Order: sequence, then structure tokens, then C-alpha cells
Amino acid sequence: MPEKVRTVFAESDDERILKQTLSSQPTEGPERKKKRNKKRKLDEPEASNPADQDEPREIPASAKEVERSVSVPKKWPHAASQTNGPSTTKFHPKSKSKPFTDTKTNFTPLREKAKALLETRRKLPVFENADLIRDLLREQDVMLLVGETGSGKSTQIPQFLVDEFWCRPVPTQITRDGKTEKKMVGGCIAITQPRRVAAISLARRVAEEMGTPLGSHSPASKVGYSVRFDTSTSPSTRIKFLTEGMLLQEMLHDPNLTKYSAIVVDEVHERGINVDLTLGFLRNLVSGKKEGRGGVPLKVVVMSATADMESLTDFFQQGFKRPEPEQKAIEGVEAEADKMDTSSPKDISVCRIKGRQFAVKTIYSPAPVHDFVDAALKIIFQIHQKEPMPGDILVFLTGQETVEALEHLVNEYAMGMDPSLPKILVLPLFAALPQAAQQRVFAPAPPRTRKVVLSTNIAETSVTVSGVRHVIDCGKAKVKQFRTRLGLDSLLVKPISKSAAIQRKGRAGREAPGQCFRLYTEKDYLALDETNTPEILRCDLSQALLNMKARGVDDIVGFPFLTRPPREALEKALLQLLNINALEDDGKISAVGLHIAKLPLTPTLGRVLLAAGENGPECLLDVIDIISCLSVENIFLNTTSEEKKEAAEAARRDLYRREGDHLTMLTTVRVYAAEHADRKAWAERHLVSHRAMQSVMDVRKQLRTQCRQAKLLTNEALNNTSLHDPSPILILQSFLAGFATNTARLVPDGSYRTIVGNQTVAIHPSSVLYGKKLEAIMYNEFVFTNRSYARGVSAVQMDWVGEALAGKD
DNA sequence: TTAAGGACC
Repeated sequence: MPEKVRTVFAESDDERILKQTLSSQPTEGPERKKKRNKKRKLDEPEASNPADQDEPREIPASAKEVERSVSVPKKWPHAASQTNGPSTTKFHPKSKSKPFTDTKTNFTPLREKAKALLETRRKLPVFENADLIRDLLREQDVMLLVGETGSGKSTQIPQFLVDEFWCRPVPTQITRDGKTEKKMVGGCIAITQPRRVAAISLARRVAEEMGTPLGSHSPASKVGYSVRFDTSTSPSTRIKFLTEGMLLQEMLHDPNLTKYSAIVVDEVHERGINVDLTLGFLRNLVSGKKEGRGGVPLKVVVMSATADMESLTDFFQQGFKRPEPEQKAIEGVEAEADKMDTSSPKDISVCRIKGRQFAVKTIYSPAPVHDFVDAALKIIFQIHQKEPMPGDILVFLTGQETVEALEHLVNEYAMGMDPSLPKILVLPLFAALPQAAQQRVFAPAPPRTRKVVLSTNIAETSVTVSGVRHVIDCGKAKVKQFRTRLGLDSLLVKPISKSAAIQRKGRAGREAPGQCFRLYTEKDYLALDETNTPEILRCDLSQALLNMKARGVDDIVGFPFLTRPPREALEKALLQLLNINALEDDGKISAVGLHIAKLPLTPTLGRVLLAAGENGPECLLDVIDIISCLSVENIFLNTTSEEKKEAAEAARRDLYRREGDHLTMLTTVRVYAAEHADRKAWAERHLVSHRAMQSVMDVRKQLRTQCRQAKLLTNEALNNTSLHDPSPILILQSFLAGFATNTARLVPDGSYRTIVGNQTVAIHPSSVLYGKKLEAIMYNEFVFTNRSYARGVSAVQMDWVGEALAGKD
């Protein structure tokens, strides 16, 4: 079998990028693999107490001071011609709707609220830069804006720009493939966010400030948002907050972003993979000839909280400097002098805005800390005894395990505490925590009670806890790392970066001066990396590359990466895409690949979905149910104790299927969907995560809709409520179209060996097939802990695997 | 006999 596989791959080595490595590439490619972290030892030697340090170092705050550092054109163009008052002009020539002095809807309360908010807005540090920012963007298409937390940039910048002359839609004629069409280009501003909650809450805030209804609430609404499962816009939307993923999705359908006059890319310093892709596409757009936009320029504002704008400046300069695709490495090496040479130095401006942040005292540990849970415990009680109320404590830990360990310890110590002291309320916070428990963190502490929030790095960026004046930072975080060579994902506890440490510390100074205890030495701090490793260097790139190919980027090597992933990682991803026939042998995207790119799934799961479509509508519906489970967090609750495990087994007995985990998931979705009385109670009875099942139902609905639009499913098939008998054979064969290389066969000694690569794997204990001996198995992921485990396992037949491996074109 | 930081289409 392995020989056969090799031949199949060898046929595809026309791909220029792959030619050198194909022979040496191992062929196993499990989609996601994880590594367990070492268990924390609770009985380690006592750590020294950092707070015993005599002189805590004070880091000066940067409150209320505004600094500008701008590379500017010397003359300002027609600066006074614009006002920044609310526009009531009918701006859209195509629009038949009246201007927004609508008599049917009474917007007076909204306007009054907006008027009241204006006072607050004027006090934001960014506000006095409004004219400067407008002036710069009239001249130049690209602006880099550094604004610290609390500067107000995310809410104000779009409002500064929306009434600019260049932000109106322009009638154009666009010629493509010999055909000329008339089209309006521009009119809207998009602001991207890394997270859905941020996009929605910013949109809500800006709508309030502008005195307009939000999104789809009124056809006259000027402010909307768009995130997965929730889009709220109107025909009048001019400012749209959206996630980076959503913008990338829009670009698949409209590569030139013709709806938009400007794209504001916010929170770039977080460096998720989607922001890197977005910036690459945007650089191509602003530095290209803009034929696709009828010559109308696109303004790009890149906003970041960290001052390291140099690499970003270089990144965009390179685009203007040389239109040729081949370029030298972009990162780091460009000298100042090189920038001066640039033919058009005025193309990019840089603007810095100081944030509004109270002073936060930093206190380092005098000696390295071995057990940060124990060290945190001591400091919590020291703060509690010494510091006045109010003033909640936020502790940054690495994961659920450390959070729960410390929770237990703090509660234990608090029981023996001097009763004259205020009470302590310990609140854990991590993403997997049920929603209701998460909400408790945001409620103010009861009287005479200090909140102690024990959090993962969810509180570093995603969530703001009010009332915090003391931060304890363990200096570590779990980081996902994709290991190209092994083809597996591992989750490792690693030191955080300086910018993450600064971010954590800043959480103490949102409302009042505060202090930050770092459970590491100052020397350790100075040795930290400056910034977080961009996600593009840490993850499987197949989905990113497929998106690029679908956008017409055939030459991956020539793509402007802000940080270029190693060649090996790109090759691995290309190989993966070739394996599932998402690419032609010449590296161009195939019809299959184009289709997969539009699905909100990993390429592998997308391939499975298409394969199921070829097996008929019943099979497709079943596979959608299973894929929906696979693309969310674990639907079965963890069973830690032996008792719980037995209870879970009993409760779930009617869901388990001997064919394996895939059919078990199908049954679970079917039973859950058929439960109309009380799904939550049903989930609890079966030890199934209700929250996960709600996401499953969202994904399922979205996939069903997309399949109907793609004509893979008819309304008739979707509306048919009578349940068919699932065909395990067709379902599992569909999965093999994506997971043919994730298979193993039973060998005489009773263990399993992977069919590609001949590695030993065992069925994971969480699988319904755990301990079973079967001819062959297929699995969704491969995890390496103390040994190799296959997770998401079903029984398959050897001849199906052979067919799937041979069946590649 | 295991165990997942966080986000996203």
C-alpha cells in the first residue's frame, strides 16, 4: 500500500514548489494532533515571594499625553472643505430611498443620546488628531496608526472618515474579459476585528455615537456588522465592523472589495493568520493598477497597539516600490537609507496616538519561581491583607487545570482567614467554562468582598474584567504549535512575549492606578521575545493557501507575506491540498478546490462534504451532521472519575454506534434535533455539552444553506422530515475522500499500524471503539501524549481505503 | 486508560 501511495503523489510533482521535496515528504497527514502537557506538580519547593522586594520599580504612565510622530507631506490639501457634522446628503445615486429625515421612524432619542456621547468622544486622545488623520488620508492611500488601549481609535477613525469626499461611491466602467460593465465603486468603510464580540460591540457603540439604529433594525441604519452566523446590515450601511474571516470570505466573491472606499484593519499586533492574509491581499490591491475597481483607489488604515510599525511600513513600501512579483525578503533587513530611495515616499503615513491608561506599578520576583500556582496563592493573600478595598485581583494562569488547582487552594486558605478581613470571591475564567459561570466574572463584587479572578489568557485580549487593580502574571501561556514535519498540532506551555506581559499588566490600570506582580525576574522579562509569534508560523497552512489560490494567487512564493512561513510548511500544505484534489497537478486551483474554499471548513472536511454530495442527498445530510460535530469543540462532556464514566456510559448507551465515533455523532445530532421539549435537559441527562450542541446546530444550518445554494441539496430534500436509515458505508467512504491517509490496519500482534507510514497508533480511550479489534480504522486526528492515539475513530474496510487512496486523479 | 490557550469562515 505505501508504494501505491507514493506513485500517486509522484504524479503530482509538476508543482514547481513541490518538486524538490516530494520524494522526501512523509505521506501521513493527520489533520490535527495535540500533545498533552506535563502534569503540574503541586508539591514543588516553596517559591520566594516577589512582593518582599524593597523598591518596586515604577513604570511611568502615559496618561493623557498625545504624541504625534508623522511622516507627512508638507502642504495640506483643501483642508477646510469638509465638515465633520452628520451628513444628511443623499449620497448614493442608485438609492431610491429618501434622505434620513425619515418621518415614519422617530430617531430623536437616538440623536439626543449621540449628542450626549459627543462630550465623551471629544475627550478621547484620538479626537484631536481627527483633522490630521483626514488630511493625511486625502493625500495618501495607506496609513499606519499606532494607538494604545483606550485611545478610542476603533470607534472614532471610521467616523472621522465616513464623510470624506473620497468615501462616496463613484460610478465607473470596469472592463473584464473584454466586457465592460458599469458599476458603483466605494461608499463604505470596513473595520476588521479579530473577534466576533468585538465587531458586534464596536458596531453597537458607533451606531449610538452616530445616532443611527444598528444594522438591520432599520433600512436607514448607517452602521452594521458582519460575523459568522450573524450579519446585521442595511441598504444604507456605510460603516461595517466585521471579523477578518468575514472580509476574506467577501474577497472570494469580490476580490477588489468594490463596495468599500476604505478598509481599516484593527488589532494587527495580535497577528492572527487571517490578518496576515488580509494585509497581503490589501497590499496587492493598493499597489496594483486597480482595474478591478475602475481605477478608484482603496484607502487602507492599519491600526496596531504596539509601536513596531517599521516592518509594516516596509511591507507597504515594498509594494509601491516594485510592482514586479519577485522581491527580496521583506522582514527586518531594510535600512533607513533604503526607505529614502523610495520613489514615492508619500504613499504611507504613520500616526501615533497615546492611550489613556493609569499608572501600574510592576513588581518582579527577586528569584525564579518554580511553582507559579503556589507563588500566586501567597501574593493573593498578601494583597488581600495589605491593600484597601475596592480592588479586585486578576491572575493570569496557563489553563483550566492550573485555574482549578488555584481555585481550590484559595478557597481552602480563605476558610482559615481572619474573619475581620473582607471576604474573598474566587471566580475561574476560561473559554470552556459554561456561559453562566463566565458571566459571574463581570458582576461587581458583593459588599465587603474582593473578587479574585483566575483566568487563562482569555482575559488578556478577549474579555475585560472591570474592577481589577491588581494583576498577577505567571509569565506563561499555552501556545498551539503545528509541527510541519510530524504533521501534528501540539499545545505547549511557553513564556509569553513582552507585549503580552505589557498587555496583562495594563489590565490593572483601566480604571485606577494599579500594580502588577510578575512571577518571574526582571532578567527573565528582558529576555522575552518582543512580540507574539505570528499565528502563520504556528499553524497548518492548507486552509490559508487554499484561500489564496481561490483568490487567484497562483504563485504562493511571490505572495507578500508580512512574515513568510518556512518553505517546508508551505510545501506540506500544498501537498495536503493536492492529496484531496483541491489543486490541479500544475498547482492551480481545481473546481473542487474552488468549491471547498467557500465552505467554512478545513479543506479536508470540505472535501468530505463534496464527496458525500456525490453519494446522494441522504448521505450528504448525514455527513453534514457529523462534520458539524467535528468542527466544534468536543460534544461529549469529559468524564474524569470512574463513577462519572459509568454514569456517562449508561446515559449515552442509546447514542453509541458500533460503527464508531462518526455514526455516534450522527445519532447524537439526530436525537438532539428531534428533541423539541427541553434540549438543555436532554443534554444534561446524556452528559452532552449543550453549548457545543448549539454551535453544532448553527454550523449544520449554515452548511445546509450553502449546500442548497450550491445545488447539492434541494428544498425537497431539506424539508423532508421523515428520517431515512443512514448508510454507514456511504458515510464512511465519503470521509475517506478526505481522510484516506488517516487510516490504520490491525497487525497480528493486536496493535494498529498506520497504512501510510506504518506507525503504531492506539484508539483513544474517549472513542466508542476503545479497546476494539477491527480490520482497519479511520480517524480524524492523531494526538501524541505518552503514546500515539487516534481520535474520532470509525471502523473501515481495507478495500475502501485502497480505493480511496487509488481514486485520486 | 485521556484530557484542549484563544480566536475564526
